[in-house]
Order: sequence, then C-alpha cells, then structure tokens
Amino acid sequence: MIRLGLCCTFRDEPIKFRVATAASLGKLPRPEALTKLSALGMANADALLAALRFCHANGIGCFRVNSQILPLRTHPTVGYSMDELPSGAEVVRRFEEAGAFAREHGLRTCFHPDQFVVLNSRRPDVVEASIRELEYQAEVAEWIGADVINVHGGGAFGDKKASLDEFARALDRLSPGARGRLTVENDDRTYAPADLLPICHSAGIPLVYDAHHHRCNPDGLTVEEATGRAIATWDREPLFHLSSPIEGWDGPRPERHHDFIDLGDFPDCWRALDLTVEVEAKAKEAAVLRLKEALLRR
DNA sequence: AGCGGTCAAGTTGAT
DNA sequence: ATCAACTTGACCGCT
Repeated sequence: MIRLGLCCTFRDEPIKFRVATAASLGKLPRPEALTKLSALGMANADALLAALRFCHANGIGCFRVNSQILPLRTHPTVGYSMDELPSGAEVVRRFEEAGAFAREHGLRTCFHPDQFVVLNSRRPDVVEASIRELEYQAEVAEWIGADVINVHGGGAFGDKKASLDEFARALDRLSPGARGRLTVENDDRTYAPADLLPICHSAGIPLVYDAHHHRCNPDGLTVEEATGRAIATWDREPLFHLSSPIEGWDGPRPERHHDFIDLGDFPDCWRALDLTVEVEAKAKEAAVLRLKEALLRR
C-alpha cells in the first residue's frame, strides 16, 4: 500500500499555522514576548490536530510538520524553553493530544528541518545551531509520535567524502531521541543516493529517496536500483519524496516544483510497495488528493 | 482597513 | 558580486 504524505500547509483548506518575526518580538518586554509565543504555540498545536483530522478524513496517511510549529523556538535571542511559556504545559498537552489522534488513526508524522540545518558545516556555530534545532524538533516529535526527522547531507566544501565523515561525527552529538529519528535525503545538487548509501549503512540512518532530486542530480543508479537500496536502509516503512518539475523536464529549471504531480513521474516500481510517499507539490492537499485519484484509476 | 516590504539561520551554482 | 533555489505565505508597521 502506498501512503501519501502532505507537506506542512494547505492550499484550500482553511488550516493555518501562525508565525512571528524575531524583530517584532525582540521589541517587546520579555514577558509579553513569551505570552505571544505561548499563544502561537497553542494555536499551532490546535492547527496540527485540525490538519491530522483533515488527513484522516481524506485518506492522506502522513503529514509533515512545519519547522516553525513552535515559532522561533531555537532563535539565539528570542528563543525559549517550554517552561518559560505562560501556558507551556497546556501547549505540550495539546501536542500530545494531536499525537494521540495520529496514533489512534494510524497517521504517520515527520519533520524536515530547513536548509539552515547543516551538520557538516565548517562553522562550529552553524553545527551548534543545527543540533539545537534538531533537538527541538525531536522534542515535538516525541510529543506527537513522529518517527522521521529528515535532513540533507549538507555542504560538500570541495570534498564530499570528508564532509560526510564530518556529518557522521555530528550524529554522535545528538540525543537518542534525535539520532533515532534522523534520516538523510539525496538533494538536487550535491549528494546523490550513491553518495549517501555508504553513510546510511555505516551510521545506521535511513535514506529518504527523492526521485525528483535523483533525476536532477544523477549517480548512475536507476530508479529501481536506488529504490531497492534505499528500502534496505529502513527498519520500518520507508519514506520517499516525489515532485514534478514546474515546466517539464526540459524546462529551464527542472528542479523547481510543479503545482501537481504528473503520474508519469510516479515510479512504476513503487506501485506495489508498502511505502510513504511525501508529495512535494505547491497545490498541497489538492495535489495529494489528485495523485491519490490518479493512482486508483491507474 | 489596506498595503507593501520584510522575514533567523547556509550552501551552491547560475547570472 | 548578486541572487534564487531549497514547502512561501504571513506578519508588521505605516498610511
């Protein structure tokens, strides 16, 4: 069975996640900033439950949680811990409630930290900030039962092998909760599946195989080969990514995402697998539902 | 109330 | 040297 995943936001459904800017919060006295952040976290926990309800009602089996679900949580100046929030305990309780709903209905949840998370950066402060961010997402993942926190390989810095060794070293600095959820995804410029598979095996982290990125950044492996090798890195249901190019594969920027998925981009060899496929398409839930229909009609 | 400029963060490669 | 790409739309502060 293919389980389709929705990424973070909705196009038509009126479910919104709130954010705030560091600049505006920084101007407020600390207690007022914390009150605002508390209210945003509360609203986002409730929005997450609404998102999961929508997914369940519409046959969408996986939901990716926005990195900003707790806005500015790890920001160097306006960042905060849950104990500092006036309603921190209630915010956590509502996240756990969302997690209970997901568990009850067999929904999978996951995280995909932003490009700023670079575990192999040459700058120690960047690695520090990356680890802080991963620990925060792991904390929320624990509340809601998410099993994947998916990152890219980071920079190459002129030497992919050395940079992947650096990546592996940073893994050792993660808590068990973050380390146990961490996965790595092939990207569209630097690290292809063949680059990552060795570290996936040596470090024991699953490969999130992105078929679109693979086509933008090939490595000699076929889709079938990459699929098989990626699956071998998972000790649970594998999770892959899919998107279609905005103006076709011959367009000027094939790495950009289209609003919807072209069924021709859905690998035939995925059809019969037990697999989560996250749909990276700008039309969001509309794209997931359209793909679901297309797969049923085949 | 409506509008436009601005948002925490890194790295790469196209122009 | 700058800029867009990586889920981008929401928020803020001005009129």
